[in-house]
Amino acid sequence: MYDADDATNPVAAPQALTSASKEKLRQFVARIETLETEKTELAEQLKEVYGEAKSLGFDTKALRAVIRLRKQDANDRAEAEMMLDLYLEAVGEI
Amino acid sequence: MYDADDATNPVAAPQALTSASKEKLRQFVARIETLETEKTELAEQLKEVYGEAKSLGFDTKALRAVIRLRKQDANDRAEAEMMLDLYLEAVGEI
Amino acid sequence: MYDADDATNPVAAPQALTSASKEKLRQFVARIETLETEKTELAEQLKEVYGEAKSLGFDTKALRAVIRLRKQDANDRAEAEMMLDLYLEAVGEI
Amino acid sequence: MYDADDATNPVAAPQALTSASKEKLRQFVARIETLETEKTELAEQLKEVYGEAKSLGFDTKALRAVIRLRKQDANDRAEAEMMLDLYLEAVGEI
DNA sequence: CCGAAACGGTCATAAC
DNA sequence: GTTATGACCGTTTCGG
Repeated sequence: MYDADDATNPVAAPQALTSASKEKLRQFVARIETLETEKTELAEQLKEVYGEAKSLGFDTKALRAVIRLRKQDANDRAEAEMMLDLYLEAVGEI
Repeated sequence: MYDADDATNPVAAPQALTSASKEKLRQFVARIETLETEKTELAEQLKEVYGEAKSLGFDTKALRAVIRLRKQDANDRAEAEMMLDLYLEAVGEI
Repeated sequence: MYDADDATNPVAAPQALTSASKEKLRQFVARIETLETEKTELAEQLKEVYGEAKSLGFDTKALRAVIRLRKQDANDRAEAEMMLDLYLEAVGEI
Repeated sequence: MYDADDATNPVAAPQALTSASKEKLRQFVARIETLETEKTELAEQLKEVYGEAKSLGFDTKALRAVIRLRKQDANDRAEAEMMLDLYLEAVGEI
């Protein structure tokens, strides 16, 4: 079902990559790993903030609910915007 | 944005929150939302990088596999390092 | 790291299952597959309904938007309920 | 793509929707929501079955693997069947 | 066909 | 520790 060049096996047939391609690939890997590292750090900082709030006596469950509610409000507004666009498009305004 | 009687404020017994507490709470919400915004932006940048790689003809599935394997290798190496430290400590080398 | 009984290898060591366990397992598999079959059938029926609407000249994009909006409204109401419960609990009403 | 005056497009320009179209639209929404409700219920029942299996000591990860493998086998058999039919037809046996 | 968006599954984390 | 909740990833599907 799979042959040697199967994309799920990135090790296969490395000779098919030119030097330039290999260099480009290395750069992509580096960029991705940098971004992922930063994302992981942000996740850790978020945990710290919640921990700090908890240590000061705030109810993290309620705090998370506030964050969730505000995010959902933003989503609702975006959804309303989409519906408006859809409607305008339907009546030929776009 | 929220006052003490605001029913949308789920934090316990609003009247029990001092002005200082309310201000602190607002700061926590702001910090959390800032961090989450940055995290979302990083996620979008990651999508863009993968998109750029794809547009240059790279197989993103393979690329993701590479990233995954390298992360796992890093974990494995960290784990091996921990085991080594543990053993060294056990034999009094640390 | 993995031994023969490792849970990630469900084929390993079948002799570890008693007859009763094996029978119970077969029943679970049967129940799950029945439910998944029904779920797949519902998905197909949904596709048919959208197709029928489209064939009658309805804009499926708008139709999907309506469905999504109504679902989100329901979610919003559920979320508001949760916030109310959280608030009531906070002020000691529960 | 859509002409605002196109009477055959029930979505465009809501005022252009006849009573019959509106009623039809309501029926589509109702049918879709019913099907989605049933689909959600099946998903919940599946969760319950896995939970019950887990409570009886079965490894749900292994159980899921069994389900996945059996589904794949079914797909493979169906595919083989299709190939066989194709070949039989090609040699005039059907 | 491609790109985007919905879906389901899996995993990590948090509440109980 | 166990269930419940949410994030993430991969897959599929739909519209262009």
